[in-house]
Amino acid sequence: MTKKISALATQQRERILSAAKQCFVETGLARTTMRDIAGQADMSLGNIYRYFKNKEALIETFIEVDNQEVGEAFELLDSAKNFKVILQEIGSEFIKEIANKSELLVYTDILSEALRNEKVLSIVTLDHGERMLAKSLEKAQKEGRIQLSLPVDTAALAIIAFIENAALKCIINKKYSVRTAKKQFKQYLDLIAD
Amino acid sequence: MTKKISALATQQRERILSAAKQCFVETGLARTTMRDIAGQADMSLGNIYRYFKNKEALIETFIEVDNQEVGEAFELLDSAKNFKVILQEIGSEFIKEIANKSELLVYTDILSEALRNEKVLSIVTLDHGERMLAKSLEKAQKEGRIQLSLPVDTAALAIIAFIENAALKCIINKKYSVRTAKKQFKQYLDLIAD
Amino acid sequence: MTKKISALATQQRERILSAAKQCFVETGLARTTMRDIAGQADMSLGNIYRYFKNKEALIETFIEVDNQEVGEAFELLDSAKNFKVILQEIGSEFIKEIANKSELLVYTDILSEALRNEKVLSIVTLDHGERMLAKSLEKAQKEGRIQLSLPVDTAALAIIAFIENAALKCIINKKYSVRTAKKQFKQYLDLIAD
Amino acid sequence: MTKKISALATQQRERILSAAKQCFVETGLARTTMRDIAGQADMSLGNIYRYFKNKEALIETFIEVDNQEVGEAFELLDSAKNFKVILQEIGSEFIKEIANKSELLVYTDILSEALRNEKVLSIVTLDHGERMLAKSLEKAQKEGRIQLSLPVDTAALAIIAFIENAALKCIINKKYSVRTAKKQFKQYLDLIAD
DNA sequence: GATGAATGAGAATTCATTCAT
DNA sequence: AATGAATGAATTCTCATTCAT
Repeated sequence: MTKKISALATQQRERILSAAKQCFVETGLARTTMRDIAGQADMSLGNIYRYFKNKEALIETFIEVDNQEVGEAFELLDSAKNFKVILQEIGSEFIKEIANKSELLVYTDILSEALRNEKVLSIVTLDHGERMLAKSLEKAQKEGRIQLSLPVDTAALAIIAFIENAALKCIINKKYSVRTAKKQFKQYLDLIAD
Repeated sequence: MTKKISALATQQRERILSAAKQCFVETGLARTTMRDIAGQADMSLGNIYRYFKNKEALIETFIEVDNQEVGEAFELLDSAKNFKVILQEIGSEFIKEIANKSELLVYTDILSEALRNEKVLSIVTLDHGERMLAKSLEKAQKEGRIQLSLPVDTAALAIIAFIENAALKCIINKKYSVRTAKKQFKQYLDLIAD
Repeated sequence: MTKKISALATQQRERILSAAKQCFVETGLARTTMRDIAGQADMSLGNIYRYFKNKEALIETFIEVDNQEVGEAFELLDSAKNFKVILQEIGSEFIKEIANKSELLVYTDILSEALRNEKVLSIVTLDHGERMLAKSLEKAQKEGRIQLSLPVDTAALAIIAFIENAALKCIINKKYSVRTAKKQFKQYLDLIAD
Repeated sequence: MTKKISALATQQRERILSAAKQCFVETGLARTTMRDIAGQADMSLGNIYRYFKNKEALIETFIEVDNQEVGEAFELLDSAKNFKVILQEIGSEFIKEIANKSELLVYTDILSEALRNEKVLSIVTLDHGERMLAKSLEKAQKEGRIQLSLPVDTAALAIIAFIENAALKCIINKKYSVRTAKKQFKQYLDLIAD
């Protein structure tokens, strides 16, 4: 019975967090109301408080969960034969996805939150992707699947930075297309890795 | 007399905007209240409305003004004899400054606002620094003061991206020091420019 | 269940509108605050906004509802055998009621509002009573229940005008009693109808 | 010197009251701000308080002054040879003028104010016109210049009431023209006076 | 006398949170 | 478990009034 309850609880929490994400993307962390989330989750306002102590707790949990999803793509790299090609594809995919705005919207808010809230900062690993990439790069270099013209850490930072800023530029600057961004990323990668 | 009056007005607006900046750094754009700003500016709440129609107008003006201050540093480059050295110094300076948090804090919020608000997006030039750098790089390359291993645009994007992300990492990751960031930036620059 | 819920909602809306009326009578449309209404309705301020989007919507609804109540008395006339006697009684009743002030107080404010607000003007039918009376007079004249010394429209206008101004005079001029007003109305009616 | 000062004072008070009237017509008594009035009078906000203790006092003075202007037209009647013709013209003129809205707008607000504020009620003579008309009618009847089918008081009330309501109807009901109103007033007058 | 900057007391409105059902 | 009505504190904004210059 306790199991059953906790299964429902888990399911409900997921439902709420998923609804929250949609709201956060649309309205931003700070401006999203509990009513918005309840409406999106198609449940009553009061019921949310059964699963989350308050808005703060909900946001913290959301950030925690959301953070885990990032960086999973990089796992592909570890088994990649043609590392550089895969890396380029992943980067291009990221640029496209981020430029699609919704991911970035929430990321920005989480960052803003984390910068001001130690507790949140300790929960999230904002450089999660970078760390995973660094690991993959190191392994690949050891195994001779790639040659880097920069130390591993610097390279990982450089690559992630380029991807993120190129994507952001796509959103900000209407004259800058995803296509150009991808092309520039290719040039860039050619300089860094071989 | 009109001069005097408008001088006061200008001064008061600056006082308010400066107070606002402090509040925005501490509390974030969205969570800062008009009362906070009034308190910080050491004036009555109502008086703020003499100088700004409403909160939205205040924020827009703030973003506009704040934006103008960015990128001024890059002007040094145009007369630099040893371009690369100056660029490295500017980058290091930026990393240090951004890592000091307050600049980034506000930048993040402005970004968040801009991504959701067309009007704000049209006011700010979020890639202001990048554009200025691109121009300087182009001029320097023509004049033979620098050699780039990437096209000018790509290089500018790459450099700014590295600076910003390195700075962010300083804040986020306590194990990553400003010193390391500066060192990595130097390596990085060596790869891109000669 | 939906029934129950909407029943509560309807009941609450009525409670609020009723409280609003009392406030409007006492303080006037423009000077009544939402807090006043909440207090009078014995509920929290915030709760009013569950039932009315904002003050404007509340006022509009109030005016609409209040308007419907006017003119119902005239329905009696259509089945009246002794039309003139009934008309005289209705008029006397109106004078008494209006002179009781509260009706007139709100009417005046609605008028003021309507004269400056097209939307309100389109909602209310300020000459509702007059129109109903005109219809009744026409019918009664056709059926020979009354003889008018003026065209129907002019008569209806004249009668309503007299009632309203006599009532107003009762309030304004302490030397002018409701009794006198009624007496004068009788004289007046004798001139217009037979 | 005192004289000079008081001359200026009088002039300034008139300027303010005149500005106030325009504001009241446009925005209503309750919604007009002191700043509005200052702007309209083309003087500083603070200066108004030199001439009027506060807003309430200003409004009271305004009402008092405004009231005196009403009813002057009726003075023509006392010397009129063809009383009924002149009366008809005056009525028509009133209908036209009131239907022009601005007079009525302020009158409505004054009425609203008077009904709730004993002090104001004692200041204004809302039935000023009616009283003057009653006097004129009495005199004219004595002198045989007119024959009334109603007692003087009732007639005066009836005539004023008709004029006011007809004018109001012109504003409220777009299908009802000033022309029709005038025509109906003529019919009406024929019934009451000879 | 005149100015208009500044103040402070509300006013409308929103929203996280609680609680009876 | 779930609902959503109700609360009350906080927020933006307005405006009569005061006061230093």
